[in-house]
Amino acid sequence: MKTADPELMRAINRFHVLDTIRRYGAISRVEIGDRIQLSPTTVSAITGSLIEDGLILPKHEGDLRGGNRGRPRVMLALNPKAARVVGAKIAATRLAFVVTDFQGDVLAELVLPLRVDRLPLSVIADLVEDGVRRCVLDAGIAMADVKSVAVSLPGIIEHGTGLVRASSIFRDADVPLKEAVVERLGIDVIVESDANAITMGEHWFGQARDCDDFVLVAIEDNLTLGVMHGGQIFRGARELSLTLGDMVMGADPDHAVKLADVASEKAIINGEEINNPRMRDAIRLGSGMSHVRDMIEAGDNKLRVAASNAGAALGIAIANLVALFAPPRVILVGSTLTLGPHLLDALQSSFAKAIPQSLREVAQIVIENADDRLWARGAAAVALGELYGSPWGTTGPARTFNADALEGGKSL
Amino acid sequence: MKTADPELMRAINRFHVLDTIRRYGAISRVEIGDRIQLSPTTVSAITGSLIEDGLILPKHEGDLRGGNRGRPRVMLALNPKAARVVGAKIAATRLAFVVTDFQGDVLAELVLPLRVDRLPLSVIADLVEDGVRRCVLDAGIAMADVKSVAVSLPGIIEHGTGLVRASSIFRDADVPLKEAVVERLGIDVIVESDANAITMGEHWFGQARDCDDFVLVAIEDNLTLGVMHGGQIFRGARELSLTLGDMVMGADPDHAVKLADVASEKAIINGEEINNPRMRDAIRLGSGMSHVRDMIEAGDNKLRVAASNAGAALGIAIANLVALFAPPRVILVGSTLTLGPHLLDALQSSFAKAIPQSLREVAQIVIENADDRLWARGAAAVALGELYGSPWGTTGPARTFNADALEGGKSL
DNA sequence: CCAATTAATTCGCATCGCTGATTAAAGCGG
DNA sequence: CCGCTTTAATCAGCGATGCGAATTAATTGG
Repeated sequence: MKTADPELMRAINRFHVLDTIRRYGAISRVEIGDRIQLSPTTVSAITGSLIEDGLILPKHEGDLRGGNRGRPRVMLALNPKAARVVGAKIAATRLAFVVTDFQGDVLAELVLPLRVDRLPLSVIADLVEDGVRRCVLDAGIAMADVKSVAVSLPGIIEHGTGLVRASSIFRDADVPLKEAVVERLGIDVIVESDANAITMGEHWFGQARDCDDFVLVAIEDNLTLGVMHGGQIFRGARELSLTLGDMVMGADPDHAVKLADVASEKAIINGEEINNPRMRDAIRLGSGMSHVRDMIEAGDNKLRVAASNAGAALGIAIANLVALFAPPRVILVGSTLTLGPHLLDALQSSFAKAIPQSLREVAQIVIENADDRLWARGAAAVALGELYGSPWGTTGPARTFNADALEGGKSL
Repeated sequence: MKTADPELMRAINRFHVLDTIRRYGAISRVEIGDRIQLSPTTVSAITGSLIEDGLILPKHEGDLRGGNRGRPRVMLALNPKAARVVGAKIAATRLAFVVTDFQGDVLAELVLPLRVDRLPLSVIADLVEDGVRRCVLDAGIAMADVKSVAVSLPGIIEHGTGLVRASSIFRDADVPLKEAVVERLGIDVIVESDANAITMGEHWFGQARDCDDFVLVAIEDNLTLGVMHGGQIFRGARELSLTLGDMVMGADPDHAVKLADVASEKAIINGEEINNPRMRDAIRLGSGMSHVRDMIEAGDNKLRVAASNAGAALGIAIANLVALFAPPRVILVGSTLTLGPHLLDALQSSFAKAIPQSLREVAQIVIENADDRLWARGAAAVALGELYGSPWGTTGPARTFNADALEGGKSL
């Protein structure tokens, strides 16, 4: 139980000030006070301490203020050099890295087009190490300057322990990825689901900068889900990340299919690559979906139907998410979206059919064309988010205590 | 933005103290301090103020303490008379009311076995008024003693405004139920989804007293969903409640069915009552499911299959919930559970098939045989919860601001 | 150059929680 | 029976926090 003392109070206000500076860029003390309802006195005290700690800097340029009389406002901005972090994305066909400064601005990026799925942990961890070191070098800084590394990958991840419980990247379950990367890099490592990473990315840099509550659906090899609620990543039991590909579509267990069996890229391609070397190459290069799009546009009916079916299933799944979470916004990202209308037309019409009348106006659906950079930058945002350290339990996991205390009621 | 000042600090600690006294009944000051990591001084100050406000009372009996030497602990308990609230449940076949004291102990209860669905708002509001007034009278108190009334019903409810956006109880959409009841009773009224009400009920009185994170599935005429996250009800956009019956089962929009079309009580009965007057009576009396159970046990194969299909669909839906929310616990409640194994066997086996391996151990599934009283008491807990007033935004809704601030990205 | 205006800081105050000392209320032992 | 020990609860004083009022700073306008 977090007890509220003056220290916590300060931590909360300090976080809000820092977060406001991050969100609104160069901003004056008065405006911070207006935005978060804090007296000028307190804002001054907190910004003073932030400057002293080197987290923010006064900027004397660009003094835009309400009137233009009176003493000019001193603008404050994050000190880019306050910290550097690395964000990494592990996808089936590539590894992407970015080094960012404290603002999340990219100092260096690197994409390694390698097919890494099903490789053993040690090899993947080695590749991550190489990528991180290379990218850090490219950024012109030393490893010692890097505060932490966030690694994101598809699947079900235990945030705190950095355990990968299930992922298409690994053959095995319960892979201790965090441990392996820490061992190689010797700095703080955060392992996070790719959906949660890009959810943070959208919140910090993308379609959801204005929005503390939304659901994000990542449509790639895997179908994953990120939920932002009140500005915090929603986490399940034991800080598990959420998953969408495991959603079972169908009322009858004997004829039901998983969403991933209909709407993942593998499902759309459905073995097509076996007899089609160009497709095989495209997949290997990570451009499978644009090749599929080209083939559809060249008249391939089988793929057209597959894409349409995937879209239809996704539309239903998204309608279900709207019923279950009632989010003000749903963001779609992922390489599958390069199929464009071949996927989206069916998605939209099936969403419209599946969504109940009363929820039709609730959620705004937005499509983001996220590139590797945004994914990796999202991972960096995860790392930065922990540095910023929101006080009321960075991102609260779902917990159960005294499990023995159950009374009555049967348990399955 | 909630600014953190000493007042908020005190409010937080005060809430924790009060909540601890509520949870653990008669408890001494030292033990409160131990539990919530607060110094004895602070606990004394806060409990002093709570006593002064008449919210709690010192009890000199039952002084069980660690050792039995030294000054005995003075136990503190809620002052039952600090407030009274009414909780009401509107279900298709009955209205249930309870009057509770500040502890949530039931002072009076009333069940009106009336078929109320599809009645106009004014009639239902009148019935609620009558029930509340009657029940308050039975409790031996006056309406003026009642601090607030919480009315729960199935469907999609906007918590703040008390607007019923969709419910099987009302023919129309967007029914201003809160307004209608306020007008009649002239006191604070809260309208809440029945699932959220019983979710609070389980958290306060039932299977989830030890657990701040769980998902509850209410299986009755409607299928509704309550999510407790970090001790708070999870709310969607505009404080909407969540729904499960609208979940679409199936990957193909042309052949998909809503969960409610397979697993609601109406779906199980599936017109059976038309030719069966005893069934019709049982439904009217609200004991439709026990009659169905009897008929199944008497050899009715059609109903057996229907129940089994409902269970199978529910098993899938629950597996989906576990994938999407990763909750440590899932609680099942609702009258449909009286079907017992005829429903649960299929539910369990289809859940087992649908749940991915990596999530198998995540959620504990618990069945609660909730009676009308617990539902209504849950509503009362909603009302009490607002009185206790947790400070950091009683139960946070999902919000979106500056919707115009979107850049790039297409919108469907 | 001075008044007006706006920004930022300083000062003094009230509130809060905490540590350490003090008082209160019981049991234990001679 | 009375004093010692033990534990609970409160009191006094301290440091931290946020806030309002007054003060200082920096700029514009006349």
